[in-house]
Amino acid sequence: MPELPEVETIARGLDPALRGRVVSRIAVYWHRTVDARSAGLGSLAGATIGSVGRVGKFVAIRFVDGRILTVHLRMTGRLTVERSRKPLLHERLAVFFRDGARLAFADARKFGRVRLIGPGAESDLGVGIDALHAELDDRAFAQLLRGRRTPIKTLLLDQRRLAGVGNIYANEALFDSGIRPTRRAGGLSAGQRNKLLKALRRVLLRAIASRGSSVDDYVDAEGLPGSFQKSLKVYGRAGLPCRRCRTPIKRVVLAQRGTFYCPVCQQ
DNA sequence: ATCAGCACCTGTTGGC
DNA sequence: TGCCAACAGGTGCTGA
Repeated sequence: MPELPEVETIARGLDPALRGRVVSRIAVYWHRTVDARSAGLGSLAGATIGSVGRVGKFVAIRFVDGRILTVHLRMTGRLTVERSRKPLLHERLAVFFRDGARLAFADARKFGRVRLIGPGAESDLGVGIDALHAELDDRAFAQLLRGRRTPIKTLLLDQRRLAGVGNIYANEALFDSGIRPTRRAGGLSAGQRNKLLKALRRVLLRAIASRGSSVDDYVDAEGLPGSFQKSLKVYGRAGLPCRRCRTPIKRVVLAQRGTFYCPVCQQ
């Protein structure tokens, strides 16, 4: 599923396409797609979109009245603007606009969720500090890791603490900083922490510049794939030679997620 | 606090 | 060719 760079790319694509559009109605084709805690979607009829942004891995569609329609794409969600009336394969929900276009949410695995929240209610989403937020400096990162015995990769994936990092970029940032994913988060040296934070920022920003990684399903708001998958150094490369030292990349399972690392470059 | 296991779902891939 | 198990950019819950 989309991680921070993919969600950022989708939001940047949707923003100019949706600004100023007025909702006519919402159609729900798979009821569980709507989060049980969501405000009633019918109340959006007549509302005008102000902008589209990102909160962690949520796409945040902000209305001029302050309400926010959040969309989490989980593993296979796609969010695109469609002009033709023909429903997409696996379309689960659609926001129709007065001009006849619609925002279509398609999701093969039905894991994705849509939720309408009130003005200023971003904190209801329960996500921690954004991985690209300026406030996440060495000091804040050290605070996040201090005393934690959980593997560093597991901590990087914990959205309640650090928002936006998913499996691909956690693996890549750990390779770039030469840290083994199983290392205890609280046991990293100051130098390793700083290297990791820098690597995390660098890999996320470079992935955004490449419009994300398309390993399988991901497409942006225009339906186009990203290209960062060509730059991946460990993710999905089990058994293939390390791009730095040629040692075969190892795959282990950590917190039920495929975890890839070079047993030589990462200690 | 942490973690294994499972649940949610469908589609694709790789081994036999 | 066919079958079946493993696996998938995520998260939330339960129970140990």
